Amino acid sequence: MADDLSPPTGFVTIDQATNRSSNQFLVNIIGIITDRNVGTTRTGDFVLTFNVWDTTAQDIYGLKVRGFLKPDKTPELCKGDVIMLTQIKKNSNVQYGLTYMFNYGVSMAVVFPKASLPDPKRRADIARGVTRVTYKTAIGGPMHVKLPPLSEVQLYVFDLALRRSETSVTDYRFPSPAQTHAHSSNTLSRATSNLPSQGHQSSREMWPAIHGMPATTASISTVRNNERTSISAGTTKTNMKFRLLKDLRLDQYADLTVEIVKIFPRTHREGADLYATDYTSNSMLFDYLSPEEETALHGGDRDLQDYGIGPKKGWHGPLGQYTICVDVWPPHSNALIHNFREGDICFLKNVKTKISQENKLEARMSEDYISKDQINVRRLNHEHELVRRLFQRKDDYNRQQTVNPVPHKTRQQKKKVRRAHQAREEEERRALEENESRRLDDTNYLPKSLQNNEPESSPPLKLLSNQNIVASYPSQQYTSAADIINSPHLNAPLSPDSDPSTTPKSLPFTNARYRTLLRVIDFYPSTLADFSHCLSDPSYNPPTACDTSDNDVDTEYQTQTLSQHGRRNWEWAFALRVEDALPPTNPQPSNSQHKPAQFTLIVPPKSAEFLLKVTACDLRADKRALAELREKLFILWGDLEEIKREDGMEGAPTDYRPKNQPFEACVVEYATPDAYPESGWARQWALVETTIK
DNA sequence: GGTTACGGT
Repeated sequence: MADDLSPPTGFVTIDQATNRSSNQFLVNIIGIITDRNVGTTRTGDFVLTFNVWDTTAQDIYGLKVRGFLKPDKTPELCKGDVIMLTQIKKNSNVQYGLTYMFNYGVSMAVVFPKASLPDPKRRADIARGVTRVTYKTAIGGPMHVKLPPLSEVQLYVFDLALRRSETSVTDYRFPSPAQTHAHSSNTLSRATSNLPSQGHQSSREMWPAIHGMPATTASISTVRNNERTSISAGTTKTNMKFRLLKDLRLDQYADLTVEIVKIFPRTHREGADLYATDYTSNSMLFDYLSPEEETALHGGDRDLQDYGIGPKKGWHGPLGQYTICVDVWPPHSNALIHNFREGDICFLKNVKTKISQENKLEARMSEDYISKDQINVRRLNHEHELVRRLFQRKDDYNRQQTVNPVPHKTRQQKKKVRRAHQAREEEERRALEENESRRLDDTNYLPKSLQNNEPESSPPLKLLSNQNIVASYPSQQYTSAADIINSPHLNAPLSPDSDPSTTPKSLPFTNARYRTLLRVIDFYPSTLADFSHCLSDPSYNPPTACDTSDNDVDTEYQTQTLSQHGRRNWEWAFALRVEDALPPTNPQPSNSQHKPAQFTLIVPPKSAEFLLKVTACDLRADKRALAELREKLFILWGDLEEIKREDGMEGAPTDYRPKNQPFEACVVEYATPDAYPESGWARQWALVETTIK
């Protein structure tokens, strides 16, 4: 930050002390006391805790410093005083968070009381050495550091106080000149007199020798009176392992403080997948994209996510590389599943970082190798320093999101998204052109009105299909029904290296998805009123062993839903006989009799609901619903049902071609284990992701 | 407190 003041030589900023030094690190800092507390330990010692602020601090309090001191060696500290601390040790600890320890005998503190600060107008005088910022030696051990010139420190102390008074924080006011004068006259002389020089050579004003010096004006009774909350004594366990996500590297053991985004208990074994963030970003983490970016990259194929490609559906965590996946094993997983919920703050002790199969940074929590029942998923008080900082980062993240919805994207990432978007548009354009030219190769399939037209005046293929019916994945090319049925993949070797002699000649089916253009020629069952079925109808939905158990929840639910919301107990069940509406890939001789390929297209309950946007119900009881269904299906199959109904036909009309348009459809190929004795599989096709607008 | 952590997909 350009506005930050530079501390004197040998000193670091609060920011540096917070972020850029490892545990056990000794630093020298100067800051304003923003908060102070004194408590007593079991042994009667004092535990002094205070926060020091400078212009680089992340919040209005700054860095926490703590010292265990004898009552007679505890200095008087007031909010607003400036303190110089040398050789304090970083001690990031789980229970108390990031703390710098003041160790008597090693560290030294020099206090510049707020009351002794000169009038703000006199800054130039301080710089010239005419006016001095007075100090009290508060406490110290043997001095290990060579101190910068006192004048430099004085100016810094003064500038810091000035900055604090200028900040939006309203807790700081310079003392009135009268106070300043009164204070400086008695402390200055005392601090600078009779003390041998240990200061910087060029310094005209000398630092006192600190060693063995008692606390000066500290009065125990004053300290006690100022005490607001009691801090219990505690052992200061060091936590060298605490890491932010941004600082994680591979194959490390680390302790994390995180917000829980999602807990997925495992289905086939004990354990859970935990998605967690601490609102810091690491480039090795999975990059969660916004829906807009997702569409640009993957063409809005949101259901790819069902197959584990792309982020999980309904992602509520932060966008960007802010979330780690932790593979949590028992016994930690049990604590996680039963005691924690999404949004909770959680302390994860001893996670091991590793690389996932997708080449992303993830972590793992295994059973403790010594105490098998130790649980390392723990709750953390929200007052905790680490939690407070996490919430601050969360606020920052949310604020950024409101200002700029995609703040985490680097220029390179944005470029990637843009390129993918362009590539997709190009692909769609090419697919369209290709289809068009294919279509023009064989005019047999064009409507009569278009047959002798010039190619330029032909409408794009899109217009040939029923515009009231849309199927997902518009960028995917069509595959003809003939090609779906005679898929080359049925004869493909299982792997490039498989031995042809042991490779089966053909597969009974493939798991595949297609986009195609079809025409409806018949439907089953032949009566529209039979398109829906009741789940409580045993002839449709025979009870299973599971359903008949006494305390079965599903049975209970079913009974309940049957009585309360009868409609929910019905589902669609019908199928369509369809034929190819695309020309064959290998052009037929123009005079040959070409019979379009046909297959039966099952419309599963969910697909039917998506297709019709009508909820299944008892169609014999609900005439309005039946009429609605008839109307919807007229859009799909034209006069097919009318003709069948009038003629009382069971099968497809033989001498009549129903008046309907080809429609685009997404089709999945799968198989059910039965039917053909040779293979044991019945190859089937079902309609998916196709809807009547 | 010890410097370790697999197992299943």
